[in-house]
Amino acid sequence: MTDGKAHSDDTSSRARPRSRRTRQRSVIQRVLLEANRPLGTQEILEAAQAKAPGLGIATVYRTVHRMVEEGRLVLVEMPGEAPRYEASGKEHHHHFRCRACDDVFEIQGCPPGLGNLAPKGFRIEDHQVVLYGVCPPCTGMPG
Amino acid sequence: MTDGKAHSDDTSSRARPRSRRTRQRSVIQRVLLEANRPLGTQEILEAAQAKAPGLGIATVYRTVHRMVEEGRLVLVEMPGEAPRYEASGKEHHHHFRCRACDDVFEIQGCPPGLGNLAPKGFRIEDHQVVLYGVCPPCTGMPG
DNA sequence: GACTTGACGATAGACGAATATCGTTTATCA
DNA sequence: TGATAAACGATATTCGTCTATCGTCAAGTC
Repeated sequence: MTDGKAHSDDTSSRARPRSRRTRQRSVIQRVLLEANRPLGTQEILEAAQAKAPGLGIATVYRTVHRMVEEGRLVLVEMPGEAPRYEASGKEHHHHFRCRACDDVFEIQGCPPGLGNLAPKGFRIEDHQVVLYGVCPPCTGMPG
Repeated sequence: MTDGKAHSDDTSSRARPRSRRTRQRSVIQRVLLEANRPLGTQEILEAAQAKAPGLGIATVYRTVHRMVEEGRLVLVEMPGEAPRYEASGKEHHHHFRCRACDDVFEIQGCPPGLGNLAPKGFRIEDHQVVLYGVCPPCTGMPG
């Protein structure tokens, strides 16, 4: 060991402070994990404030970043819009964005033949499909 | 008419000044129409400056907006990135983004079955497919 | 219950993209 | 060729998002 930093234990060079279980953090996590659609920071803030009045935007960012680092949350980016976040661990899926209410929904399934779209020479590693339209509530339909 | 603005002629409520053919505008238009891929404002600026030294970023924005209004340019938005612009009038297509050089390419064709992806109740009006990977030049292949 | 320090809320600041402003240049046309 | 105003370049300002700071609060621990 060339570095004399003693009594620091774990594998990484910088130990992370042990995290505490706070009311704010629990609420934000619950909001995100119970929503079955990606939420933006403002949506998260409002939903969380309903259960924890006074909760601030900084805490939303702090918690979201932490959850992304922990692998419990996934960044969802829609063209031309601010980032959203959704629970990780779900099956491969895509998203539908309602032009009436601006909400984003998960869409199960994946169109076949995506790998054949690009001309020869392009190496496809990943893809993203976004559907636009109107969601059931906004069309007045039940579900 | 309650507003007494007289002698204004055309159909719209506000007449647009007749446009002039300037060197800067020509260069920007040529850059955009000759590129067979969407360009961002910074890309446009650099390419245009090569043919018109001193050209400023404000002129890029001015010209791009004008061309979009005129219908000659289409806004192309990739998730989490600044807007790009491409010539309008092309066939329906999608885009491929190279993770090595960050360029965006047009991809002809469209995966079938997109309309069936969304569950019952969702009205699909539009869609967007983005492929990610490595483009031929960046893989070292000829093309 | 008291101590330690991670987490909090409020808010100022940073940041990149886009717009507005303004004095100068120049395309257009009589 | 001279008059007019569209367009220009430079740059200050705005805007939305995100980060940094800091004094206070409270979770975890003994």
